[in-house]
Amino acid sequence: MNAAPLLAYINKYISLTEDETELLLSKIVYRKYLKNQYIVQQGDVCRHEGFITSGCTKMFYIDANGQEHIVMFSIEDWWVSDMGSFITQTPADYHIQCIENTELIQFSYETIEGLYLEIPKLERFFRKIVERSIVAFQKRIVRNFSLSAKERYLVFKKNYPNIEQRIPQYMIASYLGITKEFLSKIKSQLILEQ
Amino acid sequence: MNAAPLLAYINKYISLTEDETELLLSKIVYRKYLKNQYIVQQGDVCRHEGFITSGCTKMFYIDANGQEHIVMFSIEDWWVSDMGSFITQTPADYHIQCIENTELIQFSYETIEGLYLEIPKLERFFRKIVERSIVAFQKRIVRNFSLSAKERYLVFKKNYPNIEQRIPQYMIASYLGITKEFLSKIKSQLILEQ
DNA sequence: CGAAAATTTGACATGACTCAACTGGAGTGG
DNA sequence: CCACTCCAGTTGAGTCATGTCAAATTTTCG
Repeated sequence: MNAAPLLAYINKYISLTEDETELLLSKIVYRKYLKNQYIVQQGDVCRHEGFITSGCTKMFYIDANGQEHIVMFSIEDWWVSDMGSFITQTPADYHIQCIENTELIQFSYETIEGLYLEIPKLERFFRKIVERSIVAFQKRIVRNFSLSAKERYLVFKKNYPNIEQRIPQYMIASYLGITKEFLSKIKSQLILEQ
Repeated sequence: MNAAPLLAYINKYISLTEDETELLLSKIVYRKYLKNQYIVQQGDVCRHEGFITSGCTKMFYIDANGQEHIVMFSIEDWWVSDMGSFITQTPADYHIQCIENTELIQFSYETIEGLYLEIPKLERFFRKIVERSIVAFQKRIVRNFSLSAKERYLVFKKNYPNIEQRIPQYMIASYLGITKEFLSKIKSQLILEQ
């Protein structure tokens, strides 16, 4: 496990000095989770923000009927946390569970708050990545309204070509907001078409 | 027009010194738009981020079939911009149009970038509000998947009790991702129920 | 190899959409 | 102050995309 991917990622948005890099590295905590392990559970307070160096997670919500709705997947070079819970330090709305064995770099709430004070530039970094993420969520909302299930699936495949093979189909269906049966029908229809 | 609401809003998240407040105020540009006027048009670059002091706007997307899909409404004490376009300074995906006569405080891309350098604390302020905003978008995605149209409408009424009377019903339908006819049927059904 | 999990398939049900006609206010102009 | 138009909202009939449930099949993995 090493922090190179995180540093590379941060340096796409801001430039850290040597001292700042060192300080950041000194706060780093590595953490390994096994497939199916929970990183956060609905109802618990999310105490960490994690940067994935390998593996894959899903964040999902269990509704009143016990059905699971996947809000997002995260893979290498992306963040995991229930942001709502993390920023307010109140109980989480979502579960976060590993789909594969997952390694990540974890920052506790206190560590991050400390780092913001010691390296104010990090505020800029996180602002920028959250901004990007908002743009993606907005697009998703629009797609869910304006596209059919089939079209949404095709967009998903195009946007995340490398993720599809790593994730069971029923989770993709949940992410797309349809049933696993219907996704299966869409796929067989797509095969017939060509 | 005055900047008090903006200052009050900012001070909920960070504390500005007198000098900083003065600097910020010196950059402020007030702007008025009339009902139905566009603040941003799909395809144009969104050059400003605006804080609404009075009025109401909708941000929407026109899909391939010419249908309008409302991504969000903004009212007093909230921001308007096509964030995707603004942060990358590339053409906007969305239209932003006034539903009422609207007054706002506008910051150009250059002004904001300048302010970030002169008042680094503002990075923290914007980080916090974008974090909050992402939480809201995530919740909306989950609601759209796990709730029926009727339930979504009831949630909307509960979350935005004061907005409903200001906005024509067909726009609310678009925001909820349903047709105006169907929302009408939902409402008449709700009346029958009690 | 065998059990459990994931996927597929089919029959049927339904929530939400489409289209078209109708109603009712809110201007506007004579 | 009435007549006219226009836009928002309502209502109903018919349709379609997607869901439900249950059984059959395939894949995964201990």
